[in-house]
Amino acid sequence: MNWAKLSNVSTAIKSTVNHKLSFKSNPTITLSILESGLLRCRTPKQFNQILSQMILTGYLKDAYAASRLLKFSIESSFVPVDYSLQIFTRLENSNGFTWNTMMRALVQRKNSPQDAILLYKSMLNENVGPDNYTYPILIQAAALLVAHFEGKQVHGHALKLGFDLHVYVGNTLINMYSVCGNMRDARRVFDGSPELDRVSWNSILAGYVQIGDVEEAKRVFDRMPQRNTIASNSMIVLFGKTGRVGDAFDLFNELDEKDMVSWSAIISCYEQNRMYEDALGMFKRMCAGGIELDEVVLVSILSACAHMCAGEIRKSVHGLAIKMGIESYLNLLNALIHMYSKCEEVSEAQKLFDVGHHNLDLISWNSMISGYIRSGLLERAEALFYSMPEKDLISWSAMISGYAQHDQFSKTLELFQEMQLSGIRPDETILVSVISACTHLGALDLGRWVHAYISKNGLNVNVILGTTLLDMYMKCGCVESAMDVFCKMEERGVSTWNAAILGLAMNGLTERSLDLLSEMKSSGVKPNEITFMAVLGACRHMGLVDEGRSHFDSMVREFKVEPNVKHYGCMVDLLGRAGELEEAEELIQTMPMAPDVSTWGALLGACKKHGDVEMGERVGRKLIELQPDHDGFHVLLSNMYASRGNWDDVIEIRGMMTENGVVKTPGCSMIEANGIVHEFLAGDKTHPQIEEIENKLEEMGKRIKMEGYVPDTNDVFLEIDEEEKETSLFRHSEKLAVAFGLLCIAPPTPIRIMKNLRICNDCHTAFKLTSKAYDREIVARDRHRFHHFKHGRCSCSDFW
DNA sequence: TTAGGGTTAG
Repeated sequence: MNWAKLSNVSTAIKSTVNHKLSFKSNPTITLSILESGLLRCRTPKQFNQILSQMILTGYLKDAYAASRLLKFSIESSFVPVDYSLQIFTRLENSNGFTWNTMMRALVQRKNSPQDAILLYKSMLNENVGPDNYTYPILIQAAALLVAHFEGKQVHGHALKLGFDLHVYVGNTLINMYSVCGNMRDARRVFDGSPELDRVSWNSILAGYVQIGDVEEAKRVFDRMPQRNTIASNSMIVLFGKTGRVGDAFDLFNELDEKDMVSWSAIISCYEQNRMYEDALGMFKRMCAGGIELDEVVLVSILSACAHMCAGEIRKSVHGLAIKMGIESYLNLLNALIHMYSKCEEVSEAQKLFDVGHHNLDLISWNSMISGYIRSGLLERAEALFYSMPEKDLISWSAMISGYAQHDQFSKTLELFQEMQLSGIRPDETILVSVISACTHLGALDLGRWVHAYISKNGLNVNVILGTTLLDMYMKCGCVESAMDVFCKMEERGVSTWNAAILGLAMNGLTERSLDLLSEMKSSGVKPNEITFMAVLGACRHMGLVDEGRSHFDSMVREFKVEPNVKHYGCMVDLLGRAGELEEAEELIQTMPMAPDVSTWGALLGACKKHGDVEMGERVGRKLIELQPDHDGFHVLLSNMYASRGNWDDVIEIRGMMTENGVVKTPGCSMIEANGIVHEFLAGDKTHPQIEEIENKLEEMGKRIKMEGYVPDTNDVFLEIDEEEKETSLFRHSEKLAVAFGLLCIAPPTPIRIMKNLRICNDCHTAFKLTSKAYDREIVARDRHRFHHFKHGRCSCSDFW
C-alpha cells in the first residue's frame, strides 16, 4: 500500500471497494465483529477494508464504534497520524473520547502540541464538553511547548470546570510548571491538591532537580511517604551535579534495588566531578555484578576514558560499544569520536567519523574539529569547519578558541567578526578567546567594545572572563580600567589577584602592586608560584633588591611554595641589574636545580648593563654553547663587543651566527588605529602611508634634537659610520609605529604601541622627548613590561 | 486516557 497516493480518505475508499471485501456476507457489523476484525488487522490494506466496510454500512456513524476504530488507527504503527486525523475530521458523530484520543495522538505521536491546542479550541466551538481526561493531554501539550501563557489558560479552564481537583490533572499541572521552571506555581498546585500519589511526589521533586535546588529537593525527598527508585536516582543525579559526591554515594548505597539507571547515575556523578578513576571502578563493579549495560552508561564511561586517556580500558570499552551497535546509537559513536579526539588519536576519530558519515550530527562535527585543533592540525579543522552543513555556537567557539590557542590572534578576530555577520550571538566562552586575542594584538578598541557588549547584554562576568578582561586592560596599559574591573568582580580567583599584581608591576606601579599582595594575603587567598613570579618581577622592575630577597625567602617559610627555576632566574636578574654580579653568579651556582638558559641570560644582560665584559664574555660564550640557535645571546654579546669597539669579536660572533643558522628575530611593532592593527618591521617600506610616515620621522628627529636628543648608537649592530647608524636607528619599528600614531591618532588619546622584543635604549630616550615635544602620552608595551611616556619622563624611571 | 531517573561537542 502506497500511503503517499492515499491523500485522503475518499480515494482510499475508492481503491478498497473494488477489492473483494471480507465482510461482504455481513452487511451489518456488530461491535464484536469490529473488535475481532481489528484484532486481526495487521496491514494498511486490511485496515482500509474495515474502514470502507464501516462507511458502506453506515456503522461509522455510531460514535462508539468510530471511537474504537480511531483508537486502533492511532495505536497501530502502520497508520500515519495524518490519516487518522482525516478519518476524525470526517466523523459525523464524535464523543469526548474521540476528541481526547485525537488530541493525544497529535501530542504524543505527531509531536505537534500546538495542533492539539487548536483542536481543543474547535472542541469548545462545537460544544463538546471536555472531561477529566482532556486536561492532562492539553497540559502536557503546553509543557512540551514550554508555553507558559497557554499553560496558564488551560489551567484556568480546568479550574473553572472543577477538574483541577482530579489527581491526574494536578500531576500534569505540577509537571508543566516544573518543566517551565516555575516552582512557585508548581508548589501551589502541589500544596493545594486534595490527593497526592507517587506521580505527584516524583513530579514536584523533578522540578527542584531541574532547577538545581538541591536543598528543597532534599526536603521533598525526605518527606516522601514512600521512596522509589526513580526519585532516588534523580536525587543521586542532583547530588552529582551540585558536587555533593558523598551524599550521592550514601544514597546509592542505601538503595535496596539498584537498577541500571542507579548505576549509570553514580558513574556519571563521579565522571562529572572529575573522579574518573572512581567512575571506572564503579563501572567495573557494575559489570562484575552482571548488571545489564546500555548505550547511556557507555557514553559516561567513554567520557571518563577520554579524560584519563587510559589506553587499555579505552580499547575494551570501544569493544563493548561495537557490541552495543554504534550504528544504532549516534550518541555512542559521538562519545567514541570525542574520546579519540581528546586523546589526540585523531586518525582513529577520523575513521569513526568517516564510517558514520551518512548520519552524523553537530556534536560529531564539533568533536572532530576540536580533535584536529588539539593535535595542531588547524588547516584540517578549518576545512571541516567551512564544509559543515550547519554551524552552532559551539562550532564557532571551537574554531575561534582554536586560533587563539595556537597564537593565531588575527584569525581569531577575523573569525569572530565573521560570526557576528552571520548573526550568531557570542557567549562568555567565546569572548574569553576574543579578549585574549585583543590582549596579544593590543587591539584595545575591540577589547573595549567587547567589554561594553558584556555590560549591555548582561552577560555573566565570571572569574575567567573578569580575569581575562582585567589582564587585557593591564597589558594595554589601561591600569585604571583594569582595576575598575577588579573592584567590580564579585568572585576573584588566585589568577585574578595574580593578573592584577602582575599588571600593576608591568605598568611600573610597584608600590600598588606590593600593596595588593598584602591585601591578597589578608583576604585569605593563598599566593601561588605565579603570584611570586609577579611579585619578584615587580621588585625587579624597580631594583628593590632587599624587598625581593625578603619575598623570595617568605615563599617557602610562610606559604610553602617551593621556588622553581623561574623564581631563581628572577632573583638572578634582580641582583644582576642592581650590580650585585658576584652574588647573582653565586646564586646560580648554589640553586638546587640546573639553571636554565634564561637564568644565564639574565646574568649576561646584567654584565652588559654594568659593563663587565670579562664575566659577560664568559657567560655569553657558555650560553652560545648551550643554545647555539638562540638569537638574543649572540646579539647581546656582539653588542657588548661593539660598545667597546671590538669589531673583530663582533665579526666573529656574526660569523658564528651565520654558521649556526641563527636568524635575528626581526623587531616588530604594532599600533591600532580606527579598529585596524598596523604592523611595522624595522626599515619597513611596505606601509601605504610610508612617505607621510618618513616625513613625520624627519620632523620628529628635528624636534626632539631641540629638546636635547643625542642618538645612542652604542647598540647598533652594524659596523657603519655614525650618520648611517643614526638613519638606521630612525627606522626602528617602534619609531615607525609612533610616527604613524602621531599622524593618525588625534590628541588627547595616547599613542599605544606594542613591540615583540624589548624596547631599545635609543627609542626609550627618543620617546621621552617626543612626549614632551608634542605634548602627547605614549604607551609602549614590550615583551616584559610597559613604558608610559609623559611630559618627557617614563613610568619606569629609566630602570628596566 | 496523567508524570518521572542516567550520556556526548567549546
